[in-house]
Order: sequence, then C-alpha cells, then structure tokens
Amino acid sequence: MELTERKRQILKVVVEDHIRTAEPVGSKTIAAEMTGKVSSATIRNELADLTEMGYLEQPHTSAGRVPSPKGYRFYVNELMERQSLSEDETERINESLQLRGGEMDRMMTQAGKALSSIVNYPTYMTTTRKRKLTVRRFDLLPVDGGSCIVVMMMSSNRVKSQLLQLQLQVEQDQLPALVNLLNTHFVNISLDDMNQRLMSVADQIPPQLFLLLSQAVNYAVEALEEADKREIVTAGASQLLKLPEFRDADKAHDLMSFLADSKESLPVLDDGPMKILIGPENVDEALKDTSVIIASYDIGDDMRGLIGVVGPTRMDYATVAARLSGFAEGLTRMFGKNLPPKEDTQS
Amino acid sequence: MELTERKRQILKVVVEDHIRTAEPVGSKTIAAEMTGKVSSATIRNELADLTEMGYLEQPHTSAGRVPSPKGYRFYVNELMERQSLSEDETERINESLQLRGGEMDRMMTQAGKALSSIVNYPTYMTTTRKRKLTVRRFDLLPVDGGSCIVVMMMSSNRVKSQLLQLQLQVEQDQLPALVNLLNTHFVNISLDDMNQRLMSVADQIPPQLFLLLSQAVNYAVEALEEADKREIVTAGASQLLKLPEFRDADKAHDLMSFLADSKESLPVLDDGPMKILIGPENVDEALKDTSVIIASYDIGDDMRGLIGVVGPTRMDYATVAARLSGFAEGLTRMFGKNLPPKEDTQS
DNA sequence: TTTAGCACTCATCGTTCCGGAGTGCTAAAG
DNA sequence: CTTTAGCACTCCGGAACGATGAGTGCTAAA
Repeated sequence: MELTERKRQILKVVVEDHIRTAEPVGSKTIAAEMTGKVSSATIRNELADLTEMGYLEQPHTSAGRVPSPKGYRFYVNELMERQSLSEDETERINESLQLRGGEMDRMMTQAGKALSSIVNYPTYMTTTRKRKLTVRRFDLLPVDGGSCIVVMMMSSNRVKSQLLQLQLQVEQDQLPALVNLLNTHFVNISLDDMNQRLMSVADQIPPQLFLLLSQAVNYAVEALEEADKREIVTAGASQLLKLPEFRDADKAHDLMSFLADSKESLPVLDDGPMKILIGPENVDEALKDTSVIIASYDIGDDMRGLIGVVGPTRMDYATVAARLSGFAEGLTRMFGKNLPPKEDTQS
Repeated sequence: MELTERKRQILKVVVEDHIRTAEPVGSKTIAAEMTGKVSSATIRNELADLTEMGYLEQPHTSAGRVPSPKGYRFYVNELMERQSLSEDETERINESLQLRGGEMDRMMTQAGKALSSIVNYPTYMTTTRKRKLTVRRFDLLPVDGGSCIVVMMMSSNRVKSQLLQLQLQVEQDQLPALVNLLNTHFVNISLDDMNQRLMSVADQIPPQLFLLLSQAVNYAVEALEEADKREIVTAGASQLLKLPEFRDADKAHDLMSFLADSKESLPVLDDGPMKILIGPENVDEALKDTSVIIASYDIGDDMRGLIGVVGPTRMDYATVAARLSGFAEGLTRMFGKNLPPKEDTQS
C-alpha cells in the first residue's frame, strides 16, 4: 500500500497545481512540471492508479484529476514541505500585531481580522480557560444608603465591579460584616459551590443581611458565568466570495451563515499546537467540503487562545499553516509581555 | 410638476411590484393590478411620462419599468402607507428582545442579529454618548505593597475597575491621601482637563505621590477613551447573498467587505427617530446602489443607540420601516426597565 | 516498463435562432 | 383631448447546435 516515490511526486504536483489554479490537473501539465523526465502517457498510467487508490478524483471522464480528501490528507501528512516565513511575511505579521490593547474581545476581533487578511481566508478566534475561574476577594464600597459598589478580584487577577442597587436600606455598619462574610465563605470556590454555600449559611445569619448577601453572591455568580462563557468571533467571511468554489451564492451563503450563527460548532483544538481538518474530517455537515486549520496560543493567566482558519479543501495548507503558526506565536509573545501586570478587566 | 392622481397610483404599483418581484414591471401587469379600469395602452402613455420625468427607468428599450432613486424617494415620501405591525410581528420582535443582558457589545450583537433575521437584511448597531463621560468618584483598594485596585464610578453610573501594578512600593497610609487627591481634583472633569490638571498639581505634591497619581489618572484617561470609542457591530451580512441583486459574487463581496471593514462610514442619524437614505443619497461610494434605514433608541444614562438596516434600493421600505421602528421602540423599552439599577460595567 | 499514437469523451464557448414580453406609434373611437 | 385597439419593432433569455480543445484510456511498439 506504500506509494512509490514517483507516485508521491505526482500526487504532490497534482495537489500543488490544483491548489494554485483551482482547476483539474492533466497529465501533460504534470509531465512538464515534474523533475524526472517521463512522458505524459506514463503519468496517465500512474494517475489511473492513484485514482483507483482513492487519492485522486475525476470530475468527469475527460477531465484532469483533482485531489480527494484522502489525497490532501496524504499531502499534508507526508508530502507537504514545512514552509518557513519570509522576511516580508514575518514583518507583516508582527506589524499586524501592534494591536492597541483594549478589551479582550476587541483585541480578538482585531487579531482575527489581521490574520484573515494575512491568509486570505475567514478566521475565527476563541479562548478557553484552563482552570475554573473563582473569586479571590470581595470588597464593598458604600455609595449611599440604597446602593453600593461590589468589587471582585478574580483568580485571574482581573477585577470586576458594578454598582449594586440594594433591595433594602443598609446601615453603614452592615457592610463590613457583609464583606467579611463574603471573604470567609465565598472565596476561591467554584460557581456551583457558591450557590450551595449560600443555602447553607441562610439560617445562620439575620435574614436582612442574608438578602444583601445573596444579592452580592448572585452578582458574583453572574459575573463568573459571563466570564466563563466561551466567546467566539469570526472575521473575514467575505474573503470567501473571492474564491472560485464560492462563486455560487448559495454555497457561499450556507458557509457564511454558518460562520455567523453557528460559531459554537466550529472545531476546537484540545491539545497540540496545530490541527488540520480536511473536508469530511469535519464533523459538522456545513464544513464537509471545507478545511480548517487551528492553532493555539497562550494568553497568560489561566487562559489559552484558539485561532482557526476556514477555507476550501483546496486551501494552501503549507502557506496557511506557516503563517498561522507564526501568527499564533506572535500572539503568545504579545500577550506574554502585555498581560502579566497591566490589562483591563470587566464589570 | 405635480403628479396626477393616476400617475401617483401607477408609480406606486410599479414600485411595490418591483419590490416584490425584483423584475421590471410592464404596462399589462400594472393595468391588471390597478383599481381604476384603464387599458395597458393608457398606462404605457403614463409610463412614458413618468420615465421622462425621471421617476422610472428602463433597463433596455423593450423591457418594463424600474423605479429610479427619485421614484423610490417619491414613493417613500408620498405614496408609501405607514404599515403597522401585525400581532405576529410584534410578538416576534418582543420575543427576540429577550436578550440576556450581558455586556453592552454582546447585547448589541445579539440585537443586531435578531433584527437582521426579522427584516431579512444586514443590520448595524452603534451608540453615541450625549454628554461627555466623566469620572464621578475614585476608590483605591490596597492589595499588597506593589499593587492596588482602582475603582472608578463614572458619570453614567457604570463602574470600572482594574488591578494596578504600582511602579513603586507604597506605604499603607499613602492610599487615602491619593484617593483624596483624586476625588478633589480629578472628578467630574473631561478627559482633556484631566491631563492638564495632572500637570498643574505636579509641583504641589511629593514626586513619589505624583508618580502614583499619574498612574491612576492615566488609567482613568484610558478608561474614558475606551468607553468613548464608538463601537459599531454589523450582523446578518450573509442575508445579502439571498437577494437577486447580490447573486453576483463581486458585488456581494464589495458590500460585505465594506460592512466588515468600513463600518465607521456607515451613515448615522443626528436627530429624528428615523431616516431613509436611498441609493445615491448615500455619500459613500460603496452604498450608492443600496438603501439604508436608520432609527435611534434610548439606552438610558446619557447614551443613544443607533440601529440601521442595509439593503438594495429595492428594499421593502414600508415593512422594514415598520419593523425597524417597532424594534427600536422595543429596545428603548428594554433598556428602560433594564438599565436604571442593574447593569454591568467594565474594567 | 515506457511511450507514441489514436480514437473517444465531454465541458466550454460562441453562434444562431426562436419566442415572448414589452414598447412606441398610429389611427380610430369616445 | 383622452383613451384604446392594433401593429411593427426591439431585445432579452433560453434552447439548439457545432466547433474546439483539453484530457483520457487503450493498444501496440520500443
């Protein structure tokens, strides 16, 4: 089942030619482009073999060959030469990473756009949290009798705060008690535990204080939930329309509305620095004839970022993979020096 | 220059027919759809007049008529009947406004999507601030010698906070002095004044304290700038691909990348509850043959929201206008009961 | 095993050729 | 003066056709 050296070479030429031209590749073209001198007839024999083995496909009897998903897979695994970035590319990437650090999701959007214009395909970005987020410390600042400010420092060192309209007037001296309660019982525990703990203290403190407490805890729970929500942003969807395989408006529409509305089911990367999913390897029906390349980067805190590129199966894997990993490294570097001390937080 | 009643009637039929079918409208069709009994020949005479007057256009000699921008404008101003929403539509809108209130931009995205699926066109949302945002109050919470938490309550009642890595060790007793300084000199003043004021106090306080002060003020300035930045989100761009006028991938691409990359130049609404821009009335080249409807809604605080719909000139003005204003009212209502007390804030 | 040769297939593209929808004009009728 | 029937004319869109050419598979010779 091993492929002969020549078959490998031919397959490689077919894949790379087709990636470049989007057209089926014929025996003559291949012969011209091959290093070893063989006639087109020989190539035709080999092509027939490769087709039978499932590496190539024929749109119709008298057309050239097109790589099958299996062909692309073989190409990616064995034939593709790991590209390194040119001076220009590196510079371009670094330049595009001069993001002015605003809020997290704004940065993500910017980065996604930047990458999209670098690889010329749509991209998506998301983050995952390595450990569960918890509250490390509470503070309450009095405003007036009817409201106060809750400040929470999270385990990620972010700080969230909000004005809390109290459900009942509060005496000045109740706040310290409340803070104390919060900081002894509701700190460094998971979201679920918080609710539980709230129940368990219910009958140990005055009902009035409990009301305030539960309000504060509820806010904390909401904030944790909010922060834990995996946010996904996509960018550059319109790039699709430049590709010959998406000239058909219906096809383009399907994929684009998938990218807009079903981001959640875009593939993720559990481990490793990079993953390539080719055509039907994607579980989602809408991605069955697209390919996805995903890479991960480090954000600091306990966060990990994911950045993916979506394209046709005819995607330029070598280039995209190189640029993507360069970009991911750039992101890691950027967050590395950007985050530790100074960064914004929320709510 | 006034149009006769019959001409008005004919123009109305042409516009509405063309909106429905996207095809040029012929004299026979019009005759059939008109209430008053006239022959197609009469209609043809009228059509010739209307064409000459610039209300209609002819794609080619032997085709039906298509409304010109001027025709649409006349339709919108004089002919269009103000639609009211059906039960179903109202319900649909209210349902779609059951947004779970997270952060502001997330809500905007959600609302934009919702509206887009209600009107079947791409939408965009943005907000403008009526008055300049200022800081109303500062707090500093000690963390350890090297860092503290800044908490700022804004004039909008939002609270922002962040962990501040201090550039030098700080004695416990310096913080109150710092807070005091902040709350006397840097409160309720504009962003520009803040920088100025910082200069002016420079030589009145110990340099060590000044360093801390300027760090805090800088953070405040950044936060204000960040909050003042007008953010625009678009949604539902892929809807375009379902429209016959955007079956052409290049046209679709142009508009879609405009929506993605040049959001800032989308039209805004300075006053009034709604504005309709038809084709060439748009200043931006990319919108020359699209129409835009914009409405505004109230967010509370000192914010005003804008929500716009982008579509072909053949947009269904009556329906979209009705749904859009219903949606805008819904948003105002939602923010009305949602915001005053409880809402999230940032950083 | 390779290759030249050849007949064959089939998508693509330009041409041509209707059919039909729609027009403008004319002349008669109201 | 306005409306309408009638008619010749225009022109788009689709079907039908054929030529072109890229590409194939097979055969037979090298």
